Amino acid sequence: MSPNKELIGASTRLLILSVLAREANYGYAIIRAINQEGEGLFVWQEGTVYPILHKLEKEGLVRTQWQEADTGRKRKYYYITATGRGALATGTEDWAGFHKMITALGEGNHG
Amino acid sequence: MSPNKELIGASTRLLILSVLAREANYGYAIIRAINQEGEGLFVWQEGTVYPILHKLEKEGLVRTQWQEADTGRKRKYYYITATGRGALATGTEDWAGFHKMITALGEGNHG
DNA sequence: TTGACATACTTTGAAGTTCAAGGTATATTG
DNA sequence: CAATATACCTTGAACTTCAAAGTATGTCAA
Repeated sequence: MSPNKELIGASTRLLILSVLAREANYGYAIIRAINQEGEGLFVWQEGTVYPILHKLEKEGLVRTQWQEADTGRKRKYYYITATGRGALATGTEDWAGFHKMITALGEGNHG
Repeated sequence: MSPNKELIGASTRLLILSVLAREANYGYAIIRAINQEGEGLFVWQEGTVYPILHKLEKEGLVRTQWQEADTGRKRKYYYITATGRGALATGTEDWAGFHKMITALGEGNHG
């Protein structure tokens, strides 16, 4: 398996981990946060994000805790773990390297 | 369909178009070029790149021409079209916007 | 209290992507 | 003549993402 697949998929995970590194949050709000941040560039669906959250939990990058909101509704809060912060750091580096290469190629075309 | 999927998949296409914007080339060499550029960060397989090349041709972003090399072996050369250059330009912009957002999120975590 | 709506989580089926692997064919080299 | 590198292509499995639907609860207005 090449690391490429992971790198591409990493963008979704990275986005989620970034949001959680700022502060713990629950799924429904994470989805809204990411999509707001995207500013119309993309819209992630629930069917996309929830499974990723479950996977992140299984991998130990986040942990969860059910909490009751003031409204009385139950929310599953996601907290980033130390492992998760590590993954965010290395993932961001990989992403930067990938981006650098793409722009380098692009600059070669009109430089 | 959200534009997200295209944006992610765009990285592969972008890479190929970038290589072809520099100069026309044939499939086998394109694969080597991209993987060299990747510097171990990723390795694209033939089974990944050839289908994409076919798709780019079908969409009119590249055109092809069979040529015989000095060696006598036949090579299918890919030339980027005007449409392809346009797609490369807008694709690079989209990509930059996507990257900007990811890094913006990342900076929020330690700023 | 009933209906409509937003919140909140989850799963499913279809479509698309990528890999690993293998298949075909030709030129070079020992 | 056999092994290797070049050069193209396709296939099946695994994985991702979307669109859609399902479940449940709280709010608000009639």
